[in-house]
Amino acid sequence: MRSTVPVPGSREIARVIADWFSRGARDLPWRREAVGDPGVRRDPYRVLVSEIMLQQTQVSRVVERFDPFLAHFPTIDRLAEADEASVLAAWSGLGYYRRARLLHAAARHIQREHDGRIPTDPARLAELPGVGRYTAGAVACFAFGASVPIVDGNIARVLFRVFDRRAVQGDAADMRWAWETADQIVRASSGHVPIPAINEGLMELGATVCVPGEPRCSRCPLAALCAGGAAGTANQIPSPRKTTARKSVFCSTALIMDRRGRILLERRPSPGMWSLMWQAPTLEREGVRRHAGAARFAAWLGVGVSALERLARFRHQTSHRTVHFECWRVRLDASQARPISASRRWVEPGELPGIGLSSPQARMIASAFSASSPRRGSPRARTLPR
DNA sequence: TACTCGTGGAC
DNA sequence: TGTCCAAGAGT
Repeated sequence: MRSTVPVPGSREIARVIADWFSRGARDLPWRREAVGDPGVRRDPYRVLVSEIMLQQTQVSRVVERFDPFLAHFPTIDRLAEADEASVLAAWSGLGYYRRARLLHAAARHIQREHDGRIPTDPARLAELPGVGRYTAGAVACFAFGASVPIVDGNIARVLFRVFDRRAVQGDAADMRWAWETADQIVRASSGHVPIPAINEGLMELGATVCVPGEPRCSRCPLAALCAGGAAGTANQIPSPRKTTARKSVFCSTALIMDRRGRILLERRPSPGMWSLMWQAPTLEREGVRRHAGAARFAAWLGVGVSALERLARFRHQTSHRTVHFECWRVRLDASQARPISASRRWVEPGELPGIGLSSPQARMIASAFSASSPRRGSPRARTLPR
């Protein structure tokens, strides 16, 4: 049951934030460029794509990838009509590739159910694949000016600290409290303070001032209102969530080129990590402590051990795994065609930009092409450059 | 409810 | 060099 009593100081918080935001808006990143500019509404498609891209991803990463993605898929219709493979390719390196598939599905849903127009109603938005309460609210608010609350990690942290709530990172009850509090701030301010400026302002404050770790309270417009700042607890809020150990995975990857300079690639299974992305043929071992030996790897590939040359080892961290890569060059002659199977295909270098590759695979495959004419006497790489 | 899904940068 | 960190949606 929702409380009908406004949080004390809700409207004051909103007023201070919106004022702070409107004064600083010119210096803010592209994402927020038009907010606070009365009458200017951003293209809903751009807002939708940017908000999906920004899920769990820092603004600086998205800035590099946003324009190229929109150049490939300039409209919702173009995105809906594209192959899923090309959408994954445009998402390469951004991680959480399910977002790309769900965005593609959302575009098709919009074309089918909404005549190609992004719905304005948060409830309709939340029906789109990959769009939850946060993203639905962000699109409704930033594209259409809706007076709805939104809570992302930044906003939750600001609210926890301002109200000195000793929250735990990612805790469900604490996030419910944050949504409730944001809702009360919006209700208390509706008609008094522009809601998009409150939402953008809270996000921006969390990203630049009320940062994780040590907040910059001396620069904070809310300092006089902040219970966590007054209590000296702000830097400990939220407390870290208990961590679960990362699993180790050992991957042996074969870089196999043919005489025409093509490379042999295969598609990863779905579901799972990097699902449906392409990779150089990779033997993956989980629940073990080391890579497959050369003999085992050669047998798995269907080549002789003498065809293998070890190039490099490196580690790659994901949210739930530490992936240890061991990278091999494999010399294939006519009598050893077994690595070529129905699930694998030769890929021209020029095709690579249109292929969805994970970050570590892109790294290894790039090294295969840069090392295809090694200088004589140069030392063998032990790790691969990023 | 608790787990899965990437990445690059901060420290 | 290694460890930690962010915290949205789907299952």
